[in-house]
Amino acid sequence: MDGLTIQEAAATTGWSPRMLRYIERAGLLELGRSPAGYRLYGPEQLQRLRTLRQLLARMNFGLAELGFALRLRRDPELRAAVNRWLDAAPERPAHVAPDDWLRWEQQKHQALIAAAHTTEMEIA
Amino acid sequence: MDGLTIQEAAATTGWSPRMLRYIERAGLLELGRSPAGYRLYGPEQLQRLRTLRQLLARMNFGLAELGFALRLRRDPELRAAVNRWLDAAPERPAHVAPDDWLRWEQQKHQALIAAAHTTEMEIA
DNA sequence: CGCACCTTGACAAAGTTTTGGTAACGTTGC
DNA sequence: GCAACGTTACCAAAACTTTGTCAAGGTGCG
Repeated sequence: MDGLTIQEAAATTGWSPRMLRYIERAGLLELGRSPAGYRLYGPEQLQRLRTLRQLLARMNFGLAELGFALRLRRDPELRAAVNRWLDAAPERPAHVAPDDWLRWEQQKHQALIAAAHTTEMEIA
Repeated sequence: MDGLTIQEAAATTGWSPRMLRYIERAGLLELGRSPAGYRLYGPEQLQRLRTLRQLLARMNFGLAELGFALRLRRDPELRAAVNRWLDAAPERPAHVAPDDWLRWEQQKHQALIAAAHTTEMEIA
């Protein structure tokens, strides 16, 4: 049998089995199937899964966003529409502070940020 | 004064004032400001806002995704990383059913879908 | 056969985003 | 000066996503 089962793949990639199914469903990974329908994870898929974790962690975005990127590259009409809109976009590059991009609204963590700030001051 | 105020802009675009501020914060729209700091919506911005609604409605995605698209086009490093990952992607185009893309998990609406189904049958 | 694994589908807890509201304070115009 | 609007900041309801878990049933292998 050519490939690991989902549980083994989970063990070596750090994703949970649930997430592995989710990722497949998101269209981000294609898998072979055994005759009985078992997902088969080959070396290539395992590599991709590991890379995926780093990518998401380091560039700070999620599966949803990556899924949209994939959708963009696959659907020319969508790409065209999005580009058409963005082309009439802000001239000034990066008028938004870098961190604003990470998650638009820091609002979400007001309290936490305040707390972190306190901590920082204590650390400093 | 060159441009509508936020409330007027809301009235002619169909967005709520709250959302207009949100959109600006998301980096999707740049606005002029009056000396006192009031947002000024010119014809161009109004047009963009209207287009935006159609775009989101018709292509079925949200501000977050559009924001990511913008982030992609502005941040070459991000774009490179994403492309590198996607390039080793599924050969078969569109193996996912079209509707699967809209929102990956229909799961969310199980009950609603069931209800809708019932309705459909009654309609039919 | 029996045990441990797989499949899909559903439900739901947890976490985020989206959207609205409200408070405190400045501006515009009559 | 007052009414009607603007600003930001914060809280919170609603909606959605992410992730876990469980049930019902199929597969693999000793």
